[in-house]
Amino acid sequence: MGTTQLDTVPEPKYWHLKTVLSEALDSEFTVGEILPNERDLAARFGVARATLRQALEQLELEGRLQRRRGVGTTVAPPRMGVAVGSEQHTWPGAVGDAWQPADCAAAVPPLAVAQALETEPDEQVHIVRRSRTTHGQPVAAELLYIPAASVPDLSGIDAPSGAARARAVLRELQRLGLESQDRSVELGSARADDAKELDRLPGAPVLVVTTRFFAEGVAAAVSVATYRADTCRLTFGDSGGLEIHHDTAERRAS
Amino acid sequence: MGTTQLDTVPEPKYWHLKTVLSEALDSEFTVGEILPNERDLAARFGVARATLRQALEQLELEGRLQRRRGVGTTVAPPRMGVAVGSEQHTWPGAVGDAWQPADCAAAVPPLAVAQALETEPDEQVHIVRRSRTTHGQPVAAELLYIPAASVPDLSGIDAPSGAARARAVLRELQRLGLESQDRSVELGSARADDAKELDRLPGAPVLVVTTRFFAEGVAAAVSVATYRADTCRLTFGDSGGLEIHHDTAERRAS
DNA sequence: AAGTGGTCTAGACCACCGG
DNA sequence: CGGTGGTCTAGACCACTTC
Repeated sequence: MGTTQLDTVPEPKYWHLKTVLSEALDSEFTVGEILPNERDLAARFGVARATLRQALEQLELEGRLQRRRGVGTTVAPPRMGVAVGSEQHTWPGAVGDAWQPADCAAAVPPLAVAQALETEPDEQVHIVRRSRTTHGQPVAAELLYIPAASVPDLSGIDAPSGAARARAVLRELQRLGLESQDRSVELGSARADDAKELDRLPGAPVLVVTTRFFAEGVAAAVSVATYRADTCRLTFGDSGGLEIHHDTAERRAS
Repeated sequence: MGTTQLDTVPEPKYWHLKTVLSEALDSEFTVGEILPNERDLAARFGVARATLRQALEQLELEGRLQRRRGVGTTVAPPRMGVAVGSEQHTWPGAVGDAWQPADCAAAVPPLAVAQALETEPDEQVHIVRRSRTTHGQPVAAELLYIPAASVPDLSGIDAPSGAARARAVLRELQRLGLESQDRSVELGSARADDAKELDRLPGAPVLVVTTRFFAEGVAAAVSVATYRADTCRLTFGDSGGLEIHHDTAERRAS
C-alpha cells in the first residue's frame, strides 16, 4: 500500500478510447445497432487498428459489444441472468430454460474429474453432453461425468450412445435422489468444441461452473459447465433478479 | 447444429503456441519458476512478439502464468479456492481469511445499486470499502452499500470516515440479523482503483460478485466484490474443496 | 466479389523494477 | 542503469459472411 502516488500516469490510449466508446454506446447507440467497421473507427479516432481493437476487446469482455467475423460489431443487450441455483438443476430434461441432453458416451474422464468422483484414474464413466439455451441463444455447454456405479441399472437400453442413451442415464441418475452439491466458478477459455457449441471462437472467455453432486454421502456425478462470459450473468440463490452492472460510474464524494 | 464441418481449419499460430507452452509448463517447469523473456521466447518459436504475447495472455487468463512489468513471467500456482458461501460472509470482521474494513464514506451510489437497494437515485448511503486477502495475497476488493435507514443508530460514533467508522457501520449492520441473500457472478474488468488494490493493471479480468442482503424482508445492503479472475476460483456451498481444472485434456473415446 | 473481423509481422518507444 | 513486460504503429494477409 504506502505509495499512493497521485501520479499523472499517461492514461493508455486504448483505455481512454474504451471510456469514450463506452459513453458513446450509452448515449448515441441502441441495442443491436451496428458500429462502423474497425478501420473506419480507428481512422476516426486517429489510432492504429490494433489499438482500437484493444478497446473493443475490453468492451466485448464486459458484455457491451458483440463482434462477429464477416458481419460486424454490434451493441450487445444487457447480460442475461442465468440461474445456476439448485432449482433449475433438478434434472430431468424438464421444460423451459433448462438443459438439453445432446449425447452420451463412455470414456475415461480427465484426471481431476476422476479424483473428484473418487474413481480409478483409468476407469470409464458415462459422459453426457448437454447444452443450454436461453431466449434462443446458446449460453452454456456441459459435460456431465457419471460413474457407472451411480447408474447400475441401465439394462433395457440398447442405444450405446446418442441422445436417447443420454436421457436414459439422466433418468437413472435422477432416481438416485441427489442430496447436496459442491460448486465452484472460475474463469476459463473455451475449448474448440465448446466454442463451436457456444457460437464463439476458440479461446473466448467462459465462466466454468463445476458442480459435484452427492447421493447417499458419495459423489454421484460431476458437472463441468462452461457459460459464455460475455453474455451471461450467473445468478445464485432463489430469486433470479438483481440488475447491477459493474460499470465505470464512480461514486461522488460526499 | 447442422454443419458439423470436420474442417481442417488452419489452427492459428497463437493457439498452437498456447498448447505447446501449456504442455511445457506441465512437464518442464515448476511453480514460481520464471520463464525466458518475451523477446527470447518469440525468437525461439519463430513468431513475432505480439503473437507470442497473445498466447501468454490466454495462459495468464487461465491462471497458468503470472506476468509483472519490470520483473518477468512466472509459472502461477493452481488457483486458490475462495469461499463465497454464506459462512464466510457472516460479518463481523472476524478472523482468518475474511474481509478487512478499510474505509467508509457517505455518497450517492451508482444508479443500478440504488435500484437494488430501493433508495432514491440521489440518496446518500454509507459506502464501506473492504479488502480480502488469502495467504497474504490480495484477492478481492469490495464496495458495500448500506442505506442510512439500515443502520439508524450511529450515535456515539464521531469519526466521519475511516476504518473506525467502517467497523462501526458493520457492527450496526450485523445487529440487524440478515436473513437471505441474492447473489450473481459475472465477468468484468478492474477499474483503476480496484486494480491498484488487487495489484493488477487496470482492465485486468475480474469476477464481479454482487450480493444483496435482506433483513426483515427489505434490502439492507448491497455488496459489489471484485475478485482477481486469474488467481481465484470462487467456491460456493459448504465444503471449500473440489479441485477440478478445466484443462484442455480431452476425454478419450471408448 | 466485396466487406467484415481475426491473425500476424517487425519494428518502436514507454513504464516499471531490480541491482 | 539494464532488462522486463506494456503500449503503439502501419502495414499485410486470411477466414468468414453476405450479396
